[in-house]
Amino acid sequence: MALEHALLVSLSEQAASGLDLTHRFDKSIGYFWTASHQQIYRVLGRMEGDGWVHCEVVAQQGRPDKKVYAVTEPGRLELERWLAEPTVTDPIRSELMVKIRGASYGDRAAIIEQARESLEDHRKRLSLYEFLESKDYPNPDLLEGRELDICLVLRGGVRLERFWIDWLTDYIDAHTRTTTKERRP
Amino acid sequence: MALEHALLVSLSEQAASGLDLTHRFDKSIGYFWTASHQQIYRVLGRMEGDGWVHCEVVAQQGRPDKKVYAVTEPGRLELERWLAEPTVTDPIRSELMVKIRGASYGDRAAIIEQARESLEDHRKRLSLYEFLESKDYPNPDLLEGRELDICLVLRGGVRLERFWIDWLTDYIDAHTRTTTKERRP
DNA sequence: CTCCGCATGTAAGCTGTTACATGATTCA
DNA sequence: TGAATCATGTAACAGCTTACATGCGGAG
Repeated sequence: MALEHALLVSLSEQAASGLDLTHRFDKSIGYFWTASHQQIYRVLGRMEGDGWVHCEVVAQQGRPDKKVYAVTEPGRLELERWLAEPTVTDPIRSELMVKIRGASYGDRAAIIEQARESLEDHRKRLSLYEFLESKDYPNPDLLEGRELDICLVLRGGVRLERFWIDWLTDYIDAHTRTTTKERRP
Repeated sequence: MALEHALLVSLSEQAASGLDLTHRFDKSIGYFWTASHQQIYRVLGRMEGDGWVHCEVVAQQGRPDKKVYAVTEPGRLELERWLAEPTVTDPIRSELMVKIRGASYGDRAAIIEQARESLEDHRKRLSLYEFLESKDYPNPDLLEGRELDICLVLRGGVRLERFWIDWLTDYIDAHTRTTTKERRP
């Protein structure tokens, strides 16, 4: 794919401008897909050319005009087609993991420090996600359909952050243990 | 970064040809970084141009010659420099998650089926990783340094697969529950 | 008066994917 | 004979990042 279909999903939920979409990608749909504003604008342009979305210029008071995009019938059909298409498992890319694997070719202490920073980052995200979960979905058992989907994706975000926190804690502990052993022979 | 540094890590462990590296990226270092052979050859060429690696043509019997690459001193320094550099948290990209979020705009049953296939895929990988873990690192508490690093990265792979398995099981269950409710009103 | 947010974009470049290509050897 | 493995690559394209650009209005 790429971004096109993520935008179609987001615009199906609610028509939006490029900047609106950028903000949405900083949260919600952004738990599992990221995009910069430049890329969003470019792709929106292409999608308009393909007739997947239609754009309306909306004047605002005290602010620049904005172009509000909505999904067209061809866009809806394209989304439907894509959703039914088989999905290949996404490749994983973690720079930190590569660094950790190569730690013995450089300054290990610096890499452990990077792991600590990453841990902090993941803890902050977890807090945010847990806050959103308790605020928006206090009774997940009662949900169905679209709301259930969105809640489950958020829960996926929570679990993924927990994975990182658990693993990074383990990593730091394992190397602290080693260091302690070396210091008390 | 990108691939350059992953190749420097892999070549630091052991000098190798393009194809050797491709095989390594299908496992071990490939748990958290993937690359196709085409890209590896191209990047190796660039790295040679930059003087980070040095290549020696090795003749073989009954097989084509191969170009064995090894890290040079400038390459080693570059790796060291990169390892000490701060790391930004890698963005996550999951096509399946986007599809799940958009499931209500298409055929939900088809998407649940894709989730089932993905679950199978992750179960297979988990089996492989667990096998490698028990084979290569039966006593993780005794490890130190480079071996410990490599073992911990593998354990990260195990945990990441478990995350996917747990979450996908939850997702499928939640929607099966919903369907059952609807069928028995 | 400076910085921040709103709102849109362009241009250059890097990274990665897909498809194609060659030629030898080994195995069923 | 056909397929797979070894071994290397080219070419075209798609996707994404980084840096730059503009202009208005509001807050401090």
